[in-house]
Amino acid sequence: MSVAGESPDLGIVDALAQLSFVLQATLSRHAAGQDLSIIQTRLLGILRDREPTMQELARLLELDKSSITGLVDRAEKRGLVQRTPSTDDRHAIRVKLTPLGRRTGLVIRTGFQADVAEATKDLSDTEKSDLSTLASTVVSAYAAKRGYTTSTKNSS
Amino acid sequence: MSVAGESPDLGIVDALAQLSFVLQATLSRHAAGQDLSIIQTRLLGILRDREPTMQELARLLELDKSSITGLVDRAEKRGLVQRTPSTDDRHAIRVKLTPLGRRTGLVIRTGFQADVAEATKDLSDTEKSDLSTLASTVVSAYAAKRGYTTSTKNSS
DNA sequence: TATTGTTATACTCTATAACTATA
DNA sequence: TATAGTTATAGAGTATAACAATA
Repeated sequence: MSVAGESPDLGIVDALAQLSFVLQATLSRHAAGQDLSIIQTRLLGILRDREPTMQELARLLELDKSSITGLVDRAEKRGLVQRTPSTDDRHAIRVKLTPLGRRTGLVIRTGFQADVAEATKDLSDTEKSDLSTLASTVVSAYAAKRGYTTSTKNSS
Repeated sequence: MSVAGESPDLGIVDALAQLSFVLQATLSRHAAGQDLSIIQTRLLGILRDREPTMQELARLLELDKSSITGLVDRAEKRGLVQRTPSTDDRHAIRVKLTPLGRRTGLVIRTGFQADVAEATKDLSDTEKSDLSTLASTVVSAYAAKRGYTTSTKNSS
């Protein structure tokens, strides 16, 4: 209890499911503004602080390696990412952002942030903090259950 | 503050974005268990308490009407939904669940619920309630901003 | 042989444009 | 003409299976 206003209380399951849909729709809108899909946007987000191999990308995105080939092909064709031969493993390939890819990811991320700020502007600072912490806790619980890396920062 | 444990605090933006990704991944896994996609699962969820026209489905799912044609085609071919002529408008078509569609949606929903319960099991009742309420509040804020119907119950 | 990545193929999902049929 | 829906087409995204190359 104790929270702002008059929102209809669905149970926690419906509330979280709906929340995930509106957040995805929001992200999708900002991605579309850069003519990108959500999965391409996630790719840019993952590469923000990493230069993974194709194999590692497959694990991070939970996709088949053949899907990664296509994904990276299309991103590379648009100049957003670059394949570079791995110095150590000669049959591994590392993927990294180009400056354009970094800028594009930032634009999407910034727009998304603004929308989240707008959607949470009627919450008190305490409520925002609680929401943030509770969301992180749930994410960590999922991460613990499965093999996730929590450090992913998957937004954009 | 004041919440369970030791989760790393990303800001609210990253926390919500990550939450939406893990929830979508969870839903996707349960949908895949029934050999369905997320969008097919959303279709089943929307039809749980409605018999919309194709046009209304396009609005509810925010997709082009031609996309709805294909979506409903594939669902109908699998026996999950049924097209019925609208009694009043003779060129409108209503879509409704078949018993199989209803059962399939329920299986996915139940599995998803179990996962959410598992992921929130370390939260106190108050924390669960707060999370639910805060999530609903954010969803309502989005709904108010755009033209959404909050009553969608979009999970499964 | 085992691992990394690509290719070939097939299917789902999506939008745009053109079409039919009802109103 | 305007509205509801379908069809044709094109492209992104995805998985499976088969392949090449490195280890």
